[in-house]
Amino acid sequence: MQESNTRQKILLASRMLFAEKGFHKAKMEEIAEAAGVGKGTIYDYFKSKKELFETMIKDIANEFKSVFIEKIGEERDFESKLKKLAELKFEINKSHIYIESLVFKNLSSFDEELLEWLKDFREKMIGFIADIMCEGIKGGHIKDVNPKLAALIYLGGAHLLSHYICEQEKDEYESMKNEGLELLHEITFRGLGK
Amino acid sequence: MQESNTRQKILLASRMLFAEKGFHKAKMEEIAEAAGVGKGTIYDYFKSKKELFETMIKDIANEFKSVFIEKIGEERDFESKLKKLAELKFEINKSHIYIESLVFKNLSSFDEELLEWLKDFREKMIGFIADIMCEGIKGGHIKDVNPKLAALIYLGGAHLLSHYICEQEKDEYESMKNEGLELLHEITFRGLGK
Amino acid sequence: MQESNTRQKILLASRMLFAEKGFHKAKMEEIAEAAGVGKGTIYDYFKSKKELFETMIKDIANEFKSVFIEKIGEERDFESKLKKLAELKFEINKSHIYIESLVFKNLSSFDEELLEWLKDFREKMIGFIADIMCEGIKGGHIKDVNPKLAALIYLGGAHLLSHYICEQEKDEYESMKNEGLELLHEITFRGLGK
Amino acid sequence: MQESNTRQKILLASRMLFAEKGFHKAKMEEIAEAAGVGKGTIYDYFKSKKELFETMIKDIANEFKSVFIEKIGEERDFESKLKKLAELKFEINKSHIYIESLVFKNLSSFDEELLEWLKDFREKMIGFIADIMCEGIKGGHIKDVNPKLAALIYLGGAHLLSHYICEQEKDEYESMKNEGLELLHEITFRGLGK
DNA sequence: AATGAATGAGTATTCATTCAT
DNA sequence: AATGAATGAATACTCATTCAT
Repeated sequence: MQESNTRQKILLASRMLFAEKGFHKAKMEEIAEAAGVGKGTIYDYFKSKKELFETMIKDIANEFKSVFIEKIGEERDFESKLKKLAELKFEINKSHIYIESLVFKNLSSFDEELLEWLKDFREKMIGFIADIMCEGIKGGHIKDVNPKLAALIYLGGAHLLSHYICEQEKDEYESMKNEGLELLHEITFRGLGK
Repeated sequence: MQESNTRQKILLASRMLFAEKGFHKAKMEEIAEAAGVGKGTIYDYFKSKKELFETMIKDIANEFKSVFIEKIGEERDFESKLKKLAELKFEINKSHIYIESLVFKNLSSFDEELLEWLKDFREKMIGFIADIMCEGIKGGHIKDVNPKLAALIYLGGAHLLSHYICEQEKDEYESMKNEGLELLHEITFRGLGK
Repeated sequence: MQESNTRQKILLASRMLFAEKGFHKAKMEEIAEAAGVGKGTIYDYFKSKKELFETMIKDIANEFKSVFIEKIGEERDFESKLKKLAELKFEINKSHIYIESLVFKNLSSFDEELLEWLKDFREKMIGFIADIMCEGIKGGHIKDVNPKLAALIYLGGAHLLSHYICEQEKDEYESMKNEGLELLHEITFRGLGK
Repeated sequence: MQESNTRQKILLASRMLFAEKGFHKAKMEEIAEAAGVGKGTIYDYFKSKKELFETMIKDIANEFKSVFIEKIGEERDFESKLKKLAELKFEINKSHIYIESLVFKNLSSFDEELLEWLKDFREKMIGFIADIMCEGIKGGHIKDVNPKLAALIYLGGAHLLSHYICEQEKDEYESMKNEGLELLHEITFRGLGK
């Protein structure tokens, strides 16, 4: 019934260490130690480091899914659901173990210096877009909103949209792109408009 | 005048290989071969694999910045600028060498299987949100738009917003979060509203 | 109880190989093979090649010290002690693992040819000094002893004396040098005198 | 007639660098730089690093030989010659480029820490022998001399003697050893005796 | 079921040497 | 005669994985 206590300890320890150090820098020995088991024991439950990592990722993803569906399911109407969704995004990001940072954050593989540089770079790019928003506000094209927040929302929308559509098949790409861009701009300009 | 041809060859080859295989799987020997130079030559120009990687990242980032600023600078009015911005996002993603995939794409470190699973997972999450959009359309709360595209735009906006705000200092966090969520919803509901 | 058998095997194998080939020419792989362990195992016991080397040197030095103190401690009177000391010097040199040859013998880094040349050179220098001894014997200044052996004893005394004193502080140097030279000559001329 | 100026510059630079850093740590590039020539130029004069090293060693040895023979040749009588010899030993050691330190001093390959440890170790061994000398003085067996200096002279004599004899053929060894030890002790006890 | 000592394949890096100019 | 950019063989070291206990 207890779904092997040892297995769970290993999974939990690996989640912490992979999150903190990334796939390559997290050592099996450390994970074993953090889980309070011997190195060999991990291999009684998982075939390899990769399998451990993948199992952990899928576990987290499924947990998230459950929480998402449950929490959003509790909301009755359309608007509340979307609002709940955005709020959950904040909670998940705050929790520091959302999947992206686990799959992708081999951040820690690199120097603080590079990370700092990249953060700084992103800050400048966002500032650049915020400036455009300012222009829109001054020019009377849009309402007087916080330009940086508007920039983030717009950029995030454009980013996920393009990222997703770029993965589509060649023949669907063009039409999806046009439709997507049109919708993005409609939403943005009507949404921000006076 | 030519800013060291060899250095550029190495940088270009490393860009290709790091993009294709990620930091850890790209071997110095391969990079040297791809650049058409000897292994040791790389070390005449870069102190270490890390330095090579960082230099390449920063180079790309700066190239992007130049393109962004130039292309968007060519546009005259506010709306055109934002539209150009979204289009550039598509071009960059298409080009497969945008920074995120370079810093984070230790994707290739993992099995196709996991990547597929994650893609599938994301697809389901987006489908889940698209379903909410459908509800909104059927319920007459929003216009009859492509629900998946709307889901992507909303989710992307929520994601970058929360991601950015979660990195802020504790005392700024709460007010930014509230202001951000409010703006996100105002844009979304007005933008999508009939 | 057994002070890690593996560690001892590694230490012993490294002693053999460092003695035979010097620090640089002795390869970790060879040492591992000679010790009958895997390459990685050495690193479970020693942080680096340097640490292995240093540990080995200190071990040998301490063994020597023990033997010296024990053997000489067994002798009762002053003369026997000094005589024992000189005998031990022979045994140690015969054993081929005395520290000097381990720390300094990067001999093996070089061609037999250079070594031969240097040996030959030294032979000539000793012959040169032996000739001076011959002169002393013929001139009736000293007893009729083996001139080469006398040369070796004198030269060795002069060498260690100067070597040691040259390492002293500037202000002690002059007086030590004078006292040392005077003593050396008093011993030599009285010791060799008729 | 000028025996190639470039060749001499290289030889001089290599002497400095090999003396300072030892064979392995002295880099050809540094030597070239110190000599004020290009890396490739060294190879116009010397076939390899080893050949450069060997040439340099032999040059120094021959210089020494010349100085030795000349200076000692200037002295007229037996005693003065030996005294001059010991003095030259000091000068040579002081000059820091005597052959031993060049062939053997891969000292610099190792940590200051090990060198310090070995120096300390030697100091203790010499102290140990000096204590025996003290015993001899107190017991009235020898004159009241500086015990440490006496220890150095005795130990040096024993060292070179044993070192040299240990290199001899097996059948000569025993008789040389006995004769050598007897002479060493006769010199020492008569030389130090009251 | 659990362990951890032992393993060795795999890789970044160094530096003596070459050779086109 | 002189150069120094380019080379690649050689090697210390890491860490996921195994297996005897």
